[in-house]
Amino acid sequence: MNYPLYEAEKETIKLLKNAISKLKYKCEIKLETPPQEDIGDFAFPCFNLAPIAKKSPNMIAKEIAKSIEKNKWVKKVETKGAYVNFFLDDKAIVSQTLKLVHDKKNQYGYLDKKNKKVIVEHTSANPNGPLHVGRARNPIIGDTIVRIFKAAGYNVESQFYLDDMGKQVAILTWGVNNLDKKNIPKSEYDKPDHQTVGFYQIASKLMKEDEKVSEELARIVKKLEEGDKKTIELVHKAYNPVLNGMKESMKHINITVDSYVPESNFVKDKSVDVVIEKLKNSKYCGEENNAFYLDLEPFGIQGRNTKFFFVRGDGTTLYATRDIAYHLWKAEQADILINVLGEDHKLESRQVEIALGIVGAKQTPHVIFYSFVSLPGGKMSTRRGLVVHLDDLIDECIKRAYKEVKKRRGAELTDAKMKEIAEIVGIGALRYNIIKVQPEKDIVFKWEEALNFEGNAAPFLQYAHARACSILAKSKDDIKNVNAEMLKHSSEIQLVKKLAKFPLVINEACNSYKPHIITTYLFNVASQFNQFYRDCPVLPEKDIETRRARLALVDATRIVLKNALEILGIAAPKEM
RNA sequence: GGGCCUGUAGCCUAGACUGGAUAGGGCGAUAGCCUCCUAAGCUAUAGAUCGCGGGUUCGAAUCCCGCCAGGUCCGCCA
Repeated sequence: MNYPLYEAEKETIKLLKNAISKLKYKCEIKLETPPQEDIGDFAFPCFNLAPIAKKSPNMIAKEIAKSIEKNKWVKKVETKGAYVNFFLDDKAIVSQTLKLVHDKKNQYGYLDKKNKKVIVEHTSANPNGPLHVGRARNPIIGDTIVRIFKAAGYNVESQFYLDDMGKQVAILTWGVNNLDKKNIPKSEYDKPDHQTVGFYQIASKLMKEDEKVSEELARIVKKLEEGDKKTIELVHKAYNPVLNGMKESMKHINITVDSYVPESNFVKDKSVDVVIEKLKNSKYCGEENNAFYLDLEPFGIQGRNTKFFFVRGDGTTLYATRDIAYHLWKAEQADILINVLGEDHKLESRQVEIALGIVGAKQTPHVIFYSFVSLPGGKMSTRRGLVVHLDDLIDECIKRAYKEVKKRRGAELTDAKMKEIAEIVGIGALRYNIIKVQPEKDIVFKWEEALNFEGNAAPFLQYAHARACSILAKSKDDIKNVNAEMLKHSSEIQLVKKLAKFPLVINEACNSYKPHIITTYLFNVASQFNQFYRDCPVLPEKDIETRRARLALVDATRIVLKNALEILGIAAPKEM
């Protein structure tokens, strides 16, 4: 890795090590980042040395600072209380970072290829109706994780685990084949998922009221498990339009899933049977009325019922059983498994993990759980008509964005151009608003907040990018081989230092599975760029060397903004 | 009844895993900045018992215990 900050950090640690061993102290060396830029670039707290040295941390800090030898990266060492603060050579950081960004362009920030495969499973919604906002975090978080891991140098495959076996699709299939279209409530959307969901809703209601319907459904499920070709075909035909509608919605927000893996695969290839056999032979297995379960109490599972059933009394399998077979298969395909699941899947996921241990899987997945998006009136529910579809949200975001563009640029831009910008801005705002909040936080959906286009929101970042593009478009100066020493203003230096951090940010977001680290970083870059924009006029600058250096900085910022937005699946408009 | 997650200004949120520098931001509010590269921007002011109570520590938003509130799960559903 030849990113300047990596090297600077390594060198600083080396200096520290030398100084500490010269003083005959011993401790682990971990650098921190000071809370403000003017305090230093790296900090070393001396609290942990105090008991060893039997001196006050402040004293130790002074001792260490005195015995540090400077090198080409570290220019100045200061103490502040118990901290030894290191100041890097700004010139070296600035010139190397600018050069690197311009050399690597759309690859800047991305990490070395790791030659490792990652499978990210996300969304995996039942194909019985359109995606709604309650679970909208799933595809967006999942896709962002995919992009982060790609940027971090992994080979990534995204997978959608497709329920084509269970009761949900059976209900849909029954509805499509037995209900009259006239009795299905019309949807305002033309999309096939919206047109089909009515069959599911009515069938679902009938199932509860009518035992005959309930029995017919059980027969469908049983036939599916037996691998009855005609039934599978029927089910496939029923859910396919819904799935296509879901794909369309995801595509609209820049999400494509690499592969759709049907549950039935694992029934057909008998791998579920292997799982069942292994689980039945486990010492945790019990039997109750011909049904089989694992008792998970020894694994720390608590609650009313610690029994995890994996075979029904009639011999059919359950969703979780097939999920185990799926994960067993996945574990063979990749080096790292990541799942994005709703918090309601926590127990099931744990059950699968335990079962995977019992059957001897190579690995278990790292799971990112997200909490639901609820409405101010409570949880979203299709049944109670309390639902905001993902498509509603997308449309509303774009509509609102269009209004904003028209308000600001209506006199200058063509309608087609404004529509193009509205699309980019609306979708960007949607994705950004989901990602900027940690997945485990509860979100209550409010239109005003989801459609907020100011401050810490995607348009702020896109606007910074558009500003940068606009400056570059108006200049004819050559931005190659600039003299980086012309960048002296603190707004310029701070901006370059932010750009230098990008690779470290990707690394951290990847290692900690936290997409929101990217949004926080991006917001900081855009903020810093806006300060630079205020303090350092580029085009009006008379001195050509300074102007060229600033232009190079603008271009570097544009590249970082674009690359980081790309990781978030957000388009970077040239104007807005 | 039990498990897991969440609780930071009027609202939203970072920081918590790995304890340490005056708890960062944003929205909203108030007051300013467009003869100057797009004002979706910038500057300033006000606003915080870090849910409550204990404990550990030189030091706690962060670790431990108890409690309160919200979410979620504890199905031969998916």
